[in-house]
Amino acid sequence: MSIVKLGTEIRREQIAQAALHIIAANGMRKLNMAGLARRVGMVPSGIYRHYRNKDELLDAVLEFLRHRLLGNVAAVQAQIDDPLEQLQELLDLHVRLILEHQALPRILFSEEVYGDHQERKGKLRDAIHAYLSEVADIVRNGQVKRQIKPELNPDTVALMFLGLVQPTAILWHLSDGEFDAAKHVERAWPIFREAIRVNL
Amino acid sequence: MSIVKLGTEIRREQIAQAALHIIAANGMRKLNMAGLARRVGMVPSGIYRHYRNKDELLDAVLEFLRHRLLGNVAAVQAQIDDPLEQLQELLDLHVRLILEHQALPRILFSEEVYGDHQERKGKLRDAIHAYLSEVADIVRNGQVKRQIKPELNPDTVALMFLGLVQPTAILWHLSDGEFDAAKHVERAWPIFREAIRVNL
DNA sequence: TGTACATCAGTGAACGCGCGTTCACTGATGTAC
DNA sequence: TGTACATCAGTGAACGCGCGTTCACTGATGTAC
Repeated sequence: MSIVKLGTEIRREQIAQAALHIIAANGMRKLNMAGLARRVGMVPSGIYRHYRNKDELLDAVLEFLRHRLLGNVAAVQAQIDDPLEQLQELLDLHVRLILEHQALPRILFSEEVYGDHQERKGKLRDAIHAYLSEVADIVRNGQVKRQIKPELNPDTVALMFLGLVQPTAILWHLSDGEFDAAKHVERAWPIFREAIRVNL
Repeated sequence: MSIVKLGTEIRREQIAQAALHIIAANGMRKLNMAGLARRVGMVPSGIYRHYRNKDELLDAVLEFLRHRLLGNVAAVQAQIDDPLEQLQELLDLHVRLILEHQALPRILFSEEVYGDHQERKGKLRDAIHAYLSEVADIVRNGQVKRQIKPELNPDTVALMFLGLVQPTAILWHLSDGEFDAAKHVERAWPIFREAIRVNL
């Protein structure tokens, strides 16, 4: 059998993607070097040509998610002007991100990721804080534009915003996709919107 | 050294409590039979006199949490009449439960618990559904009493209610207790209450 | 255009560690006489 | 009240499995001449 060789940038990308797929499909626990290697068509030790160890691989996966998460905020800010509509779209993107990459909640809620590694735990926390901070900025902007109640604490609103989608994600996850996450968020959003919007 | 012997009912309780403490302090990953045995003052194989295996032990821990969670709802329903106040108190109890047993989010969000075990995953899901169902009942009751907006879907409100505390728990957890969970919930609650309450 | 060589992606065998679990045993405890 | 015995909680050594990682190697690929 002829051996396929590819450049390491390509492989790094391939391996990270494969890791995400495995996590999405079977969870962090099933992410092992042997299965990962099989998925990209090589032998376990081959992975080590492209990542120093499993830790470095997890870092890459985490970075990818952080990038996607913050990318959503940037996209929304670039395409939409109205703060409330920005939030609505962001919520929608977030749900779709979860449905697409079931990996997101599985990684965020897994000790496997930060288990011992204090450093990575910090990274994860910073990523979430960065996301929340962006959402809080949108809220502040909405207050400046007199669309969102001025007396509300933007950080609190941002965290509540996250709360719209998070329990849904877990329930969806526990029910093996049976629970209709999109529908819940669709119903919850108007309630949330009316709660923060200035009364007309 | 003289060997201490205790009845198995006592030991089962001791071991389950020790497991909870370990999970709370160091997470699911650090819950192993050796450490657990050390904590209750015996040798690893000794555990097997009281639990058939680790699975049975995890079931016991899960059952304990389910009991505490549903117990909170029952307590609130027994002591308070007003539905909105019931929710407020329930929220408070929930936060305290998490602060006291950091184990709660760690278990709920851990694949370690249901990893392969489809049966236990179902149990966990049912426990959460049971909790949500009770909360939805409170909401319905509030609608009957004309305190909560009649057009709101009780299940949606129940899940949003859970969303008040859940992201907080994760942030608190990731920040090693630095993040002030109680304060966030204290701020978020009135916003949520005004969102579901009938306008005066 | 063809050849020699250096580079480095991929191999396969082996190691070591953590950890759940088994099993023959020991000896403390409660009970029957 | 004291003694013999059955019960069963606790012991300690050993096993086996999964899994991350190492290391000497092989041979495909791109490059210099």
